[in-house]
Amino acid sequence: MHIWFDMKLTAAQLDGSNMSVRAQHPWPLEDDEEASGLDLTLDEKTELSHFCDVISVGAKGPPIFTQGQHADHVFYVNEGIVQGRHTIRSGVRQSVALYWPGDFFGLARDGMFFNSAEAVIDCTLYRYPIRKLEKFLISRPRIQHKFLMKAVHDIRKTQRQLIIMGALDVARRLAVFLVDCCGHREYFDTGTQHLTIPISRHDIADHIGTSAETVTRAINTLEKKGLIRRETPWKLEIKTSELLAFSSLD
Amino acid sequence: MHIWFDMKLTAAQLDGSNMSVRAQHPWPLEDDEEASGLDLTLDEKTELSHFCDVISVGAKGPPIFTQGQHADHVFYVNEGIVQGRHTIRSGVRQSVALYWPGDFFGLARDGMFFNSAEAVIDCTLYRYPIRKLEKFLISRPRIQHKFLMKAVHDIRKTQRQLIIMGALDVARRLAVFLVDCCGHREYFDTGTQHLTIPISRHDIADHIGTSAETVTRAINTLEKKGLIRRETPWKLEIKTSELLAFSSLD
DNA sequence: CGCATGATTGAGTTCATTCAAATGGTGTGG
DNA sequence: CCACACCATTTGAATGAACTCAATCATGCG
Repeated sequence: MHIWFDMKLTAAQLDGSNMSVRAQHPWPLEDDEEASGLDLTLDEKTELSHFCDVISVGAKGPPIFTQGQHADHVFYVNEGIVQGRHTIRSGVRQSVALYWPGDFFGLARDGMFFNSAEAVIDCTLYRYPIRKLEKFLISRPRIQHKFLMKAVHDIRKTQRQLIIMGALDVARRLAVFLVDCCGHREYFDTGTQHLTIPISRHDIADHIGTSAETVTRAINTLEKKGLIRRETPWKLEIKTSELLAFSSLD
Repeated sequence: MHIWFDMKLTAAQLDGSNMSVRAQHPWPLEDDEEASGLDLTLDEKTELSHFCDVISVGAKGPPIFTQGQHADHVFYVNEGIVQGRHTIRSGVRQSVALYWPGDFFGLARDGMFFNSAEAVIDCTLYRYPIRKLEKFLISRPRIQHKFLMKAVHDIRKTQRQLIIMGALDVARRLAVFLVDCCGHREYFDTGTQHLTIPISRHDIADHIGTSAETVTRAINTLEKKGLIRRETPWKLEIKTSELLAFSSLD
């Protein structure tokens, strides 16, 4: 299915840089997108693919972009997970979003990126020149409308994260995160109910606004409650619905 | 300037209901909008005004809408302040946004409002039937593009709130809130540096994710540091730039 | 097999919460 | 005009959740 991209990853590693670029690659012409908002037709995807680059980013490497940097592209996650982060003056880092396949990212303010973006696992991304995309959208009102709906969807998603941060304790926040992970087939086996946690304790901590140690303790808490079972540090058996109930999020 | 709306408030109070409606009122044809994203031309405002209602909502009354309720309108704040709130299963309430004049609100998911909205002070709002607005936007790509930009702006605003909640302690969160208030001339006198806090301790607490008592204590903290001076519980003298520096937010 | 990295555990501390009580301001009715 | 009642704000004290720093334990890689 995505074999083509595996080749790209290899290429990226070969040339030693963290980010490799190829121009003019088509959107993967399947329609397996999550119900995450932007559901384009095949034709629309093809049209869009005419002016996007495909890039590969390794997890360990430098950020995809850094807050304050000049913003001339918008990114789309094809494979992998990207974390949007913001660093405040005191040096404290806060994750503002986790971008899964199907998500767009690269918000700008006054032509500069508002956040940094880092691949938390190896990724393949599509990259759109923002000017071209804007012109295209104005010439295709119905597609633009889908982007508007997607943006509204993203507001809601960010608000949801805000609710999670403001109203739940760490164990519940972790529960929500784990359930969210279970929504991604790449990491969750519906049959065995086994989840492979895709990101490190530290990245989870960033995401749910706590420290890596506290994440570990919260995992203990959930395990003691019988909501999860730890096989290895990254393999968990999950009771999805009990976890969701415990989180007390709607 | 907004005298016309003062009459409306009176009307609302007279008929005893909390929300009064009048159809077909024009957008106030000034161009004093904040740099909050959607900056329409006079012509565009006039076009939009052709299908909006004007409603008045009192601070003490029932919510403007409730989460889960059928969503067929989008709202625009003309005057006043509205708080978007979400209640989770445990009953805990979390504010997701404070809407000031110039802001849109009324996000829906599957045709239902995702949050509740309550006027925290008396408000006048414009109300747009969502279907008509959507059709209109598709027929006016450039206006739709402004709405898209506005939505992107709102994502950023929500992310900013997320950063505030995740990375700052209560005193700093309060500092940010106070500085934000100072951005609104209705409540802040630039000459005397006097701010009239427009909303209650409890609503502030909701907004910055803490309790009313803790808000009071945080005010004490800021006063001891010499960043603000309390004249009455609602009148503060503010050292804007010092406060902003203290908050350590960018 | 040993090192490096990440995960886990422990102990002490800090920050914010909760519950209870006191104070202050506002508006109403006498 | 005053007194009272009501509501919001403020203060106090005890509790608890999560953080930090340090040490120990796995896991994977050379």
